[in-house]
Amino acid sequence: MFYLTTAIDYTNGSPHIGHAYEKVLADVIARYRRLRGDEVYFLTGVDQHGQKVQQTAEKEGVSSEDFVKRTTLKFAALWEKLDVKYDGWAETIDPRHKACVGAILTELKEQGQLYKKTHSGHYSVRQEQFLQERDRDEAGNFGPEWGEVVEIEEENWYFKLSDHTDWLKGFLESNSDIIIPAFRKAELLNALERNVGTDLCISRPKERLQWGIGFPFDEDYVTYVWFDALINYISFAGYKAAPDAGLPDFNKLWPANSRPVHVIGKDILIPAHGIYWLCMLHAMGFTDSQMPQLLVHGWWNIRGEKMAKSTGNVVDPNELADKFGIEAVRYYLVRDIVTGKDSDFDMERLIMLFNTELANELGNLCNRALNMSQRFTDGVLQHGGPLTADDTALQTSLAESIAAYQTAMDEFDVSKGLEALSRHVVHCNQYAERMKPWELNKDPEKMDRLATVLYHLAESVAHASVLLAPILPDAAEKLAAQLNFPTLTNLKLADLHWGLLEDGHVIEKPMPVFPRIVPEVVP
RNA sequence: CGCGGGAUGGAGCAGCCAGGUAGCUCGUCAGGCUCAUAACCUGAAGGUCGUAGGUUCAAAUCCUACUCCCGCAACCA
Repeated sequence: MFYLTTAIDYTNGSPHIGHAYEKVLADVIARYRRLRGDEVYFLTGVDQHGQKVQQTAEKEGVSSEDFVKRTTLKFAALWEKLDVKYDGWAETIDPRHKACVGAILTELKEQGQLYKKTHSGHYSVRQEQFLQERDRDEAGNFGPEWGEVVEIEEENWYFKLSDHTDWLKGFLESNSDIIIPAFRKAELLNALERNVGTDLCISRPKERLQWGIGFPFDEDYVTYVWFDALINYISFAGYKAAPDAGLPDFNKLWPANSRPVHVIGKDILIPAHGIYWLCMLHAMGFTDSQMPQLLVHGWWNIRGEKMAKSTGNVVDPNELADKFGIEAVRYYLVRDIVTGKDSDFDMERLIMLFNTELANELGNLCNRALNMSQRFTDGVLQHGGPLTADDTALQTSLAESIAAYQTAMDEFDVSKGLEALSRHVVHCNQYAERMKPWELNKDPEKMDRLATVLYHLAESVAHASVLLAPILPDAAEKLAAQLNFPTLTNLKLADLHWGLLEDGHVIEKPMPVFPRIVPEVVP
């Protein structure tokens, strides 16, 4: 079982292109792993608790619960629109999740992993956290970034993070595949050094914050939002769940010696996932070989700048999908960024990549290949005569493309996988140009040769649509339909071999699958 | 000495971890083709891989120093 999760989005605003990227990336990975033949469980969802939600709801004059339900719908609707197909949906207000958080807190307390302590110091209301000396600026003050800072003395529950940091350090150092890409590990280890000896405050007094999961053994407190949110990865996987809870079997999803993959953004690696979460799992008794992999993706910047609501340069994925279609959006989001790195969002590149690689190269190849078969041989595909060096070279190119695609996709490098596919498409267009089937068609003696060439093109189209399916499932379906091969999209990678299309197979009439985007004329 | 990322033909990027003909897309110029979505194909011009050193038979790639850009508050992937 391949268990894949994304970060759960904070329901304090509307989804932007960054949210969409993460979910599309995860969706592509999930679909690819299914193509590879793996059994996959894909979990995503929303993070609904915490002070910021409470404040925004108050500002809008609605209850936290109503506010959160409304915002959640926006996210769910977007995933539906973008064809992000998940198996499990996590909402942290779900009673089953709350029960799981409660059970974990109780167990950790029994194991002596939690303690109550009075802390007095400076507290940032906006950040929901106590500030430390290192948070002061050069002048010795707490800067405006912390918002209102008050001096308070408060008793709270703490998790003994410090019990686990030595283990974590050693674990990270001896396991190079936990943090992807690897360069993020250095930063994490540095942060870990700075965190040594610090425990994690995991409660908030109800007098300050009500919108959270109540402490099971101390009714004056609710759970710190991160402690609550991170647990979604196991609570919705059925951890400590009742058999009739309608949740998956945890032992099947996350058995010993298996590494689920958490897809997260670079901003929440440190400290939340890289430190808190791994230490929490360790405290709960998860073994080293059970620790998840963290696939840390980069950010979409806008003209070199960080996307931010405050500067107004937020890209709305809904508008984008309405304007250019979901194929263009999905394709762009995984094509124009190297997984792990940042990239610049550029509408012109979105249009250009769609038009060039999908409309002109792949789409046009499919269309011309099938159209020739339709016109020259009445849509009947025949294996034809003996193979030439050009034919075998084409078959080799396909085999190489599939291999390169698989290697790249196994490493979550979707852009590279698509490049591999693109290479074969280009090879096919070159092949068509050299073989000139439209010339062969004029010579009755060359019908056999014509059949061979057309078969090679159609067979390539069939393979291409299988490889494309994880990224653009809808387009792959359309291509399969035009090939009159509806079961094509059920094939696994291992099923791929030369000769998917049988001798005498009859195809349907082709229709352009990727109509060119005509950019608006700017006056 | 706070931490990390980046600097590669006009633009945007890959390559760097595991040194060995500098690659991709767009753009530009010239040509070809007509099956196809004004699509496709061929060829050409264009880079001393931020700077200066070092290691090596060999450096975009490893090491050192430096310069410039961007993150490391908030909203937030």
